[in-house]
Amino acid sequence: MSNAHVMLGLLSRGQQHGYDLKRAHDEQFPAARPLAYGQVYATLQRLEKQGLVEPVTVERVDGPDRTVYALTDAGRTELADWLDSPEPPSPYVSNPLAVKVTLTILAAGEQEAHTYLRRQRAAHLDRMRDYTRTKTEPSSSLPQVLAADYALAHLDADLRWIDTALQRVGALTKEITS
Amino acid sequence: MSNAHVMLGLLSRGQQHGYDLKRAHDEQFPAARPLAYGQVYATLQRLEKQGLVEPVTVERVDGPDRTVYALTDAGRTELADWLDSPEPPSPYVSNPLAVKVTLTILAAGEQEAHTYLRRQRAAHLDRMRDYTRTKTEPSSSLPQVLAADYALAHLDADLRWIDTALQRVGALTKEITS
DNA sequence: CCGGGCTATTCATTGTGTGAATAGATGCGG
DNA sequence: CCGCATCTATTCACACAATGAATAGCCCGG
Repeated sequence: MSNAHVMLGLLSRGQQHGYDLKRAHDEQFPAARPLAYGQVYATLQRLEKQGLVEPVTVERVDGPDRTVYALTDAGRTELADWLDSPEPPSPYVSNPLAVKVTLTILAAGEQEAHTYLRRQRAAHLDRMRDYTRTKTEPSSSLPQVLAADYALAHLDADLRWIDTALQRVGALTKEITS
Repeated sequence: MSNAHVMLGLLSRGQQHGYDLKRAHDEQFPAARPLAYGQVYATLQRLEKQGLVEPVTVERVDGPDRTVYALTDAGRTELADWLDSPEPPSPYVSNPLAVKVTLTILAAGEQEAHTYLRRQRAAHLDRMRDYTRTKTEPSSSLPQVLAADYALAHLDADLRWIDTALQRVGALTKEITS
């Protein structure tokens, strides 16, 4: 799920230039990190080199030049393939909470690991309150509500993991320090 | 949660050289992506430039030179601060599923978005079966079981989100294509 | 004594991400 | 009508992240 694929998807609506792509992205995905200009043009160049997009015209309307890009046939195929397939499972489970617990045990000991988990638990509960609030605000758009739903579901998953981890810090300490 | 912090944490056990750090990492975090050598040495150089680690000796035992690094006081402070604080909430919600649903609606239409979500649902269920199996295998170590717990919790969170999204594809289509 | 495998590091390259700089055009206040 | 902010559009310089291959010393077996 790279910016490159997202930009291919946005280009499927019709040819666009970099600046428009940035705005379309930020408007379409208000909960996501805004695309930086540097990335837009760098990605367009990579996509062109790969033959997935091509410049079609250079316009000059009400300001500086704009280079308009369109999908190539290869780009349309690539996009269709990507949209068709479920996100490939990452072969590695990256669990930042577990990493930090492990390092806390190594650097500071079992007690501190307990403390860390409880503090992280409280921080998550705070964040969940925030998201629940934005969900119920009438001004929220459907994409924003869905983003909040997603964040809440994953914070809850973290909470459940934290609870099981809290019960096993002792065993984990033994296994790590052996 | 960067590799830099993880390496600081591993160095808290005592001075080490790059090669050892790589092996300690891969051993301590078997479920994580293995550290590439290129990253180890590049990160050590960045950390040295920031004054968080320093080379203490250059040994030559049974092979090529090895440069041994240790935490500086600043490094110990940085590590303690990082371990002390809960992971800072990212201001942006990155939801790859929502991105793909949105782009599918744009590029292919509402029906295809439905299909995508159902296919993603099935793929998640498959993965959950895999993790459940590795959880119950007697050969699994505690870190591996905890990694599987984490993955299962988050796959389940995705499933719940997919179900609410399935009910709202229609409304989402109206909002997006307007 | 030589080559395959282990230890340890370096290098080249590509991709990702940020922030600032540049530059033309419009609009608006004085 | 001059100057200056603001919007549009792109480029640049830089740091960080990640991969894969290359290098090089040493040990051990045949």
